Amino acid sequence: MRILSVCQWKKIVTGRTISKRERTRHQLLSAAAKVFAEKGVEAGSIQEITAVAGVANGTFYNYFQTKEAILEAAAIHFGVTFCERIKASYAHIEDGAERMAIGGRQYMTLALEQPQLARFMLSVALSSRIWDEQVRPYIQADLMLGIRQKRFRVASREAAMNLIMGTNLAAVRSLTSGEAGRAHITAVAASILRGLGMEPTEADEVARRPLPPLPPA
Amino acid sequence: MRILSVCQWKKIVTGRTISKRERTRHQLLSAAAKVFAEKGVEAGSIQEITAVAGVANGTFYNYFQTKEAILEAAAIHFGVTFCERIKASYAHIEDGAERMAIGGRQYMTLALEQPQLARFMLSVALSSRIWDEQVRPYIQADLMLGIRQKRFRVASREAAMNLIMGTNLAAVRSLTSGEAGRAHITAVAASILRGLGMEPTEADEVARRPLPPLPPA
DNA sequence: AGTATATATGAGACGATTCTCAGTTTTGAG
DNA sequence: CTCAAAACTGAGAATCGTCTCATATATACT
Repeated sequence: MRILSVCQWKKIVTGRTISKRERTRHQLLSAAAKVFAEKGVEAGSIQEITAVAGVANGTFYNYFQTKEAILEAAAIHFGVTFCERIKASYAHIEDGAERMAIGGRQYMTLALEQPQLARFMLSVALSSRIWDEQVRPYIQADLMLGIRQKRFRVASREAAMNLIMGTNLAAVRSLTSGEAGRAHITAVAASILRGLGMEPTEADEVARRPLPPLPPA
Repeated sequence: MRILSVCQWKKIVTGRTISKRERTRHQLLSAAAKVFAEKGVEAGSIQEITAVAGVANGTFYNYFQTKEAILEAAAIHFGVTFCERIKASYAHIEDGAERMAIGGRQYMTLALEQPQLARFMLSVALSSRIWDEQVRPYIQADLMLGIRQKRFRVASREAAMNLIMGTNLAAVRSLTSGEAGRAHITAVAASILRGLGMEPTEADEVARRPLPPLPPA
């Protein structure tokens, strides 16, 4: 219809130009996360994703080959983006134990504030090898830092990683399903620190330190 | 063809008669677990389940309405059956801490010895509310026992449950994907006991006690 | 403004699966 | 042994999602 419109849509954010391609791709990823979180990965269809994204069905295939492809892309995108935001939020903290506690609490807080996004991450966390590979390094870095600082005392690093990731996942599950409230968050954070070898009193103190605000996405 | 057969198939096990209905239902559940474990919940079809079960396609609908229905039923069936076998295996153990460590190790051992079944449980553990409801009491009983016996010292029961279930799940994941070997099992069990408030040395000792054999299914 | 390139559209062909149902076989009790 | 009720069968109709492609529109460059 309108032929004269030129560059109407372009958005300049922090000085960066976002191409139409990037923008549509992001719409698809967001829609996928929403649909998968609401209906489950199984029941969510490409049709529905494109509908929620506000694009035509055929547009999907300009960006992704299959449902699995967009699932994986969305998992990585939101997982890594969220890790980066967390990392920025505690950039000024040197204590490995405190960083660990903050990371977990940010994730658990997401479960309360954006349950859909949290549920989406939950649905891929245990099944997607790639999600695990991408997210693990962020956590492992803090674990190693804490060990170096003698804040943690762990016999097996792999077991410690299972404890950290598994406990946080289970807690997020409890939080998104409404079984647990805000008080649960510090309790879980403290439990993890104790599991990593800290004294109960100290673990509690660290888990209660103020939670720095997350930078916007 | 054969008209004279009467009650040919009936099996008498431990004095109990299994009706044809029960039997077919169980064939379907087993087939479902196998198919879902091999192909994933998404790719597994009702057609394939009935083929593996050795029944006609239409028979499925005498027992379940949808794929979700059989998924849930299978999850509960195998989850609870496995819990009962574990419970029988440590019936003679009084120490809550040892029971907790055995339970976890049995589950992790399953990941090595029947990875398909373990992967199936994994795929439902975090997403099915009902699985959680059914399996949780078994674990909670040992947790409470350990607390009463002063073997554990936990600030929050809910956080402790998240720690136990989440860590075991994450460990099973590592084990089924081949990232970890047998040695991982005791390390994880010890980590959990430490997370529940036991001293490192004692946790280690308990996690190494002999694992009683599982009774056959 | 004009044009080449990139991107979006959506109707419809296609394939796969679900689900039904009329007919057949099996079961169990008398 | 007989028979009614229960369970099973499998062909095929109905449904649903995927994916393609010819066409339309938007963008970037000059």
